[in-house]
Amino acid sequence: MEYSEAKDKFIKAWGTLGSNWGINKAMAQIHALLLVATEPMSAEDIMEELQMSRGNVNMNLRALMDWGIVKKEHKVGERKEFFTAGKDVWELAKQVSRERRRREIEPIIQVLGELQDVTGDNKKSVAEFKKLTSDLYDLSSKVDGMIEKFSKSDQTWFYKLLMKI
Amino acid sequence: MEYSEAKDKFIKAWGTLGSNWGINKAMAQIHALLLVATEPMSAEDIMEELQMSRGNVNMNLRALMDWGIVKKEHKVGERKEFFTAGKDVWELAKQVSRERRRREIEPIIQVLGELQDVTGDNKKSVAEFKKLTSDLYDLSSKVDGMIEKFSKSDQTWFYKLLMKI
DNA sequence: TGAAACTTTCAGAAATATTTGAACGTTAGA
DNA sequence: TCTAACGTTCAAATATTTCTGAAAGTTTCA
Repeated sequence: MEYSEAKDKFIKAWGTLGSNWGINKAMAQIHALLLVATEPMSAEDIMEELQMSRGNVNMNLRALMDWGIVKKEHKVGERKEFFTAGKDVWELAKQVSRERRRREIEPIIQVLGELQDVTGDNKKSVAEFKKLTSDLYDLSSKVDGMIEKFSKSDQTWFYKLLMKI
Repeated sequence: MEYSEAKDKFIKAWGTLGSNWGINKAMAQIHALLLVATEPMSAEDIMEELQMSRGNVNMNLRALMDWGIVKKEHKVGERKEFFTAGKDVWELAKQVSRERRRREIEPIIQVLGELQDVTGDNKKSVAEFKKLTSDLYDLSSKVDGMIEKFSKSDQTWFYKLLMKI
C-alpha cells in the first residue's frame, strides 16, 4: 500500500475508533495525524491536512493537551505554536488509562459508595439493592486499582504480567 | 437514603456512565432498572417507570439482548414478554469485555494489520509509520489477548491475578 | 376466522453534539 | 505606540443521534 493511502486509512480508522470510545472524530484524527507526523505541526498545517476550521482545530488541540497526549512546542525564530504527539505507544496507553480512570471510573465509584446506606420498608428490595451496588462497588474498586497500577508501571512489569496470564 | 431515591440515583448514574462509554442513556437506564428490579419486567412496566416511548424501549431492549446482558422471559399464562438482567456482576463484566473486544479492539487490530505492508519514497516517513503501527499492533494484540483471557476466566483467577499485582 | 393483545418498524420530530467562521484578544517587534 | 501575525472564543449553522407515536405485523385463542 502507498504511504499516503496508508496514512489516510490510519487517520480515518483512528477517527472511527475514537467515536466508539466517546472521543470525537476531529480530536481522534488530529491525534492520529500528529502521531504519524515526522515534524511538529502548526494549527495551520492541521487545518490544511484535515480540512477543518481554525476553531475546531484549536478546540480539539486543547482537549488533546488536556488529556496529556499532545504537547505544544515553540520553534526558535517562529511566532507560531507547533504541536506534537508522543510516539511512545506504551506511554500513550498509560496516559489514556490514567485519564479514563479519573474521568469515568472514579465518578461511578463515588456514586456507588453513596448508595451504600440505603434504607426502606421493602426488605427484599433493599437487600438486593445493597448486594448489587456493593458488588459493583467492589468490582469497580478492583478494576480501578488495577488500572492505577498499570498506569504507573513500566513495560517490563506488563510483560511479566502477561507471562503469568 | 430512602430506597426509591437511591434507586433513581443509581439509574441516573448508570445512564450518565453509559453516555461516557458510547452507550446511549436510554439503554443504560433500562439496564440499570432491570438490574435493580426484583421481578422480571414487561416493556410496559419499563415505559412507565422510565417515561419512555414504546419504540424506544423496544429498540433498546433489543440492543441489550444483543450485548447479551438482558434476557427475555415468558411467564406461564401470560402473553406478554418479560425481561431480566443477570444479577451476577462478575458475569456482567465478562460479557461487556467480551463484546467490547469484539466490537472495538478486533476492528482496529484488523486495520493495523493491513497497514503493515506500506511502501513509499520517503524512507523516513515510511519507517516511522511502520514503527508506529506495528507498536500499536503489538500492544493492541496483547491487550486483546488479556481481555480474551479475562472474559473466559472465573473469579478465582481474577483474584489470584490481583494478588500478584 | 376474527379480533384482542401484544411486538416491531420507521418516518419525522426533538435533542445533542460538532463544526464553522468571523469578531475579539494577545504578543512581539518595528 | 502601532500593527501584523497569530491564538481564542462563541453564536449560529450543520450534522448526528436519539426518541416518539402511529401504523403495520404477529401471535394466541375464542
